This record gives sequence, C-alpha cells and structure tokens, in this order.
Amino acid sequence: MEEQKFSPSELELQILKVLWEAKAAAETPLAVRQVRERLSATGRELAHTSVITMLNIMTSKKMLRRSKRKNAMFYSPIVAEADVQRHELDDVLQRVFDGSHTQLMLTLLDRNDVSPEAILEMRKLIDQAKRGDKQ
Amino acid sequence: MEEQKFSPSELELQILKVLWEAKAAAETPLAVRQVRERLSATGRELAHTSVITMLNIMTSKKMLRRSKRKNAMFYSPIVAEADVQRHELDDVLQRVFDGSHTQLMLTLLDRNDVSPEAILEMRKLIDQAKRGDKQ
DNA sequence: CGAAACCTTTTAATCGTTTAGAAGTATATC
DNA sequence: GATATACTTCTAAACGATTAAAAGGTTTCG
Repeated sequence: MEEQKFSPSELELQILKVLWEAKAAAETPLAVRQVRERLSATGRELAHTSVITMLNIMTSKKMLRRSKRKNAMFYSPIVAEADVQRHELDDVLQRVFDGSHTQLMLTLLDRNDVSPEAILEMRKLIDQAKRGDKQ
Repeated sequence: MEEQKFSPSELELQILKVLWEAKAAAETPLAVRQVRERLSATGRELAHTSVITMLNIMTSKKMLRRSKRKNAMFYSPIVAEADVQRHELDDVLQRVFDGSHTQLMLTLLDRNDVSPEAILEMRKLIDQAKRGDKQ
C-alpha cells in the first residue's frame, strides 16, 4: 500500500484542502490541533485521535509529509491541488462520460447556475486553448 | 435506505451503463445472464450470484426496475444517464473545484488530449449557452 | 516533585461495497 | 419420475474508509 497519490477519499480531500489553504498562506506544516480546528470550521467535527489516524494514513499513502517539532507531529501536503483536480476530473471524464470532453462540457453548461460572466470567461479560455497557449 | 438515486458506486455505474446501452438498443429489460455477459465483455468478471446481488441492491435503491418473465427476473434502468452525469459532474464541481465552473473548465482544457475538433465543438456550445438556448 | 495538560500509538468497532458459496425452487429432459 | 439445468434467495466473508476509546509518554507549572 504505497502509491496512487491522486485519489483521496472524501475525508482525505477535506484534509488536503485545509493543508492546501494553509500552505497558500505560508502556514504549513500544521499541527493536528490546527487541522482539527479548521476541519471543525467547515462542519466536520472529529475527535483528536481520529484526525491523527487520518493524517498518519495519508502520510503512509505519501499524500502528506510528516515532521516532528518539539514533541508534536506536523503535517504538510505533498500532492498539489492542481494534480488532484486534474486526476478527479479525468476520472469522471472516463468513468461517467466515457472520455467525451464535449459531452462533459455540454453537461456543465446545461445548468441554470452558470453565470454569464463565467460563460464569457470560459469562452476566453477556449480561445486561448485554440491558439495553443499553455501559459 | 430508500433514496438518492443518483450516486452509483463504481460497479453500480458499470451495470447502469450496460442497461443504458441495452435500453438505447431497445433490448431492455435484461436477464441476469445477459448483464453478466456484457459486464464480462468490458472486463468485469463476476459470479452469477454476485450479479444478482448487485441488481437486487440497485433495485432496492430504486435505480432499477425488476420484473418477472417466466421464472426469471429481468431488470431495466430507472435513472437516466444524463441525470447521473449531471449529478456526478456536480459532485466533482463542488467537492474538488469548490463550485468554480471556470476552474473546472480550465482543468479540462489544460490537457494534451483535447482535439481541435472538440475545442471547436465546445466553442459552439459556449456560444449557444451565451444566447440562452436550452434546446 | 506531582498533578494537569497535551500528544501519540495501538487497537478495534462500524459501515458501505463487492464477492460469492450454500441451499432451495422451478423447468426441462431422458 | 428421476436427474440435470437454470435461476433465485439467504447468508456472510473480505476490504477500505471512518471513527474513536484506551493506554502510555512528555512537558509544564504550582
């Protein structure tokens, strides 16, 4: 049990989000206590030991890096948010849409909550893609 | 345990795909034997009883309709493929992309396997969405 | 120092998904 | 009618994800 870094379970994803945000704010690594508090802030109430268990499991799966500061353990993410997003989207694309980008796209647009601004933004993205821009 | 028709597990989705295809070819309902053969054709080898178990579970979850023909049971899908696609995409959109349509879109385009044809097709879809067309 | 606070590892229970054997019932066949 | 065939229900094992209690080690501080 040592690979596939990009398929976090639901709780694992929530924990990764906490750590990604912390990292963006240059606060990583985080202590268990901090992770627990931030999960709690998103509505996920867990016992301290449950958080530890998850963090250690994620560490053994190579999603996180674990380090010792004083007597406590600290954790920071190894996998990048963009990689997980790419992997998850790809998963849905294959599993649910049989690899059809346009069918996925169509389903995305066929919603009543896509704002006109978002649509304009998407169009811009499309045009860039057409030109072959890759930042 | 009686609701949420739109979150099939992995195996449930594979079975739904078999039944959706059969339905498109006006072959539904299917017998267990047929479902089993078609799953096998996609690489999923299961014992006959395993298929029965899954089909019955899916029936109790209201994903399928079960009927009796002679002495055997036949199954057909209740949930529509488009509904599952919508639900699954929505799930990823919220869980992974925090509801950002454009971020999802960007990730979709930022792949090396999106053909120019698909991009043109997407652009067409966007333009239609902008005009507010809903078929 | 000894108690309180804080942190960890170990162990395990629970739950959903997947898998299938055992046993039972009906149908077909010799 | 007995046997093979086909199909079902019942029961449960195995596995991953989640949850947390129990037990034990450090640090802090009055």
